[in-house]
Amino acid sequence: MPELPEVEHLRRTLEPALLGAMVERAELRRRDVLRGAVAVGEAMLVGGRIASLDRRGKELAIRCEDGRVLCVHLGMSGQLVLESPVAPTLPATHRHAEWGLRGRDERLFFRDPRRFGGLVALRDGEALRTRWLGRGPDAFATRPAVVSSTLAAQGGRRAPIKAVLLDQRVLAGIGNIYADESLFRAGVRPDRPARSLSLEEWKALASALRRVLADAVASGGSSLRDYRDGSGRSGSYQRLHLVYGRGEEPCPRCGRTLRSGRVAGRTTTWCPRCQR
DNA sequence: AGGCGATCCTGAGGGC
DNA sequence: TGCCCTCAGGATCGCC
Repeated sequence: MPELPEVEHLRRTLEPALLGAMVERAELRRRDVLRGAVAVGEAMLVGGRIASLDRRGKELAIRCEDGRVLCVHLGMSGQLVLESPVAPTLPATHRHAEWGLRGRDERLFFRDPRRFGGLVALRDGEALRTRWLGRGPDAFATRPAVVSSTLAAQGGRRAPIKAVLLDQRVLAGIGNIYADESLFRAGVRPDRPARSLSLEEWKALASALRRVLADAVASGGSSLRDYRDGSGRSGSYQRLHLVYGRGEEPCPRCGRTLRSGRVAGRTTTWCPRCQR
């Protein structure tokens, strides 16, 4: 389940290969994977030269020198991989989009079995700026002090703190895995109403988030099932998960059995002793 | 208006 | 072995 660390690692693995590349041809096998009121060839960046790969939260934006932007959402099972036709790294199924680059054998593929992800075409950088205004500051690229004050500004809400962490309009990039991992490290119960947190707890949460996201990016993200980077390689941060997916196992800190339940509509795991 | 449940989709995994 | 049911979840929509 790609969240911020997976998308950031993906961005880093694709950037050196894609910067300056000319998009020679593109094929969209499933039209409904693409959103945006732009003709397909134009949307798929055909004829453009890639100028940058940017990220905000879980969204990746491929920008061309002519201004066009194609946003990529991985959703739950999305993959964006540069692959040699003679050495495929991914299954041939569910490849909804393909790009060919001038002078290159490798092709870029967007693969997404569950289709919670997709592509969004935008006319220019201004449209991207407007789009990204709708979501909060990036949870990783933003200084912890600002993350802390951004979160604390939500301190009036009755919603559980986990729902606030998952709300992309507040902070961009956190999903189920990194919400549970940072709440555990901060010692905060996921079902606590946001308005019950103290300033100290907001600070602890901001610094736990920073540490978890930085470690996960450094590990190449978490690969539970589908996630692969731009070269088709898995991440390894799943080995460092302390609570996510470990319901009924002993707490790695105190040994008490980890509890599992639904918070904010998501499966959530926490330690009833270490998290208050 | 904020919070929450339903919805989309496919494949894995468990039970029988 | 094979079938069927449940579950996983990001973002969006509609309801209360």
